[in-house]
Amino acid sequence: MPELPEVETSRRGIEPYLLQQEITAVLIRNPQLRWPIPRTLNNKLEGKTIQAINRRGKYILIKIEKGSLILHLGMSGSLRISDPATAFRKHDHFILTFNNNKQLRLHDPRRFGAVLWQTGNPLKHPLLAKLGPEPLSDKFNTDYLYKTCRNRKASIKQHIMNSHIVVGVGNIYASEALFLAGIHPKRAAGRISKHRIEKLVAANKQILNAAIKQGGTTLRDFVREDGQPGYFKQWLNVYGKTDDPCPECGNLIKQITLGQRSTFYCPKCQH
DNA sequence: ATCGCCTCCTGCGCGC
DNA sequence: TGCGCGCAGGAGGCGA
Repeated sequence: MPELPEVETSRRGIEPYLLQQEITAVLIRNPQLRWPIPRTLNNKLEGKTIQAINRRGKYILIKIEKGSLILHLGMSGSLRISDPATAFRKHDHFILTFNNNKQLRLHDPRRFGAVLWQTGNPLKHPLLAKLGPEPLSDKFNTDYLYKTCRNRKASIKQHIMNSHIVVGVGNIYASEALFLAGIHPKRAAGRISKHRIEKLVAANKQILNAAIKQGGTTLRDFVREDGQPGYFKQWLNVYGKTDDPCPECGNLIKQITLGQRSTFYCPKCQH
């Protein structure tokens, strides 16, 4: 999916179309996402005005009176702003119509995404309450990450992809950040020096910021609110580059499986 | 508490 | 051209 840069790109893209708009209609074309879309949403949303669009990890939070609509794009989800006259596409599952005559459409072929509701503070939702810090915030720093790594035998890649440790880092950016930091993805989290953890924290922030600037990475599914892809793909160093030369040393990039996920690294630069 | 594996689902690219 | 196979950006939940 959409990792943090893609979700942030979507959030920024839809924000100007949604802010201060009234929701005039709610359409659930297919409620069968990761969890069923609650049928009661219509009553909660219709006639309400959108007050803010925020993001927490990979969740988009749409604040209205009394609560928030919470969206997750799963692995293949995307959000688009459409004209109501435009025909629905297959896999347009959830649609909001606004009084500016625009629609927000959630498109998600694999249906791993989610549409949730939380009354009051959305961060109290059970799925959000235990999330780790935002990677671009000051709370995600060397001391914090180093502390979470103590006595951990899991690989560092799985560690930084664990949303209870830090949110928003998915399969692409985990490989990329570890490359920048020179750390082997399989290395046990507990066996990395504080100095190298410091490099990893910096690498994480660097890669996520750069990807947001480019509107995210489009491999196959991800598109921005206007249907355009993200352009970070051309800046990737190792992800999907099996047997290509490492941009640093020329050694061939290796692909392994770690925790059921494809993982890419340079065997010479990363230890 | 932590870890590794399984699962949900559709679509696409590849090799035969 | 068609078919079967493997793989895909997430992450909760389970059993060990």
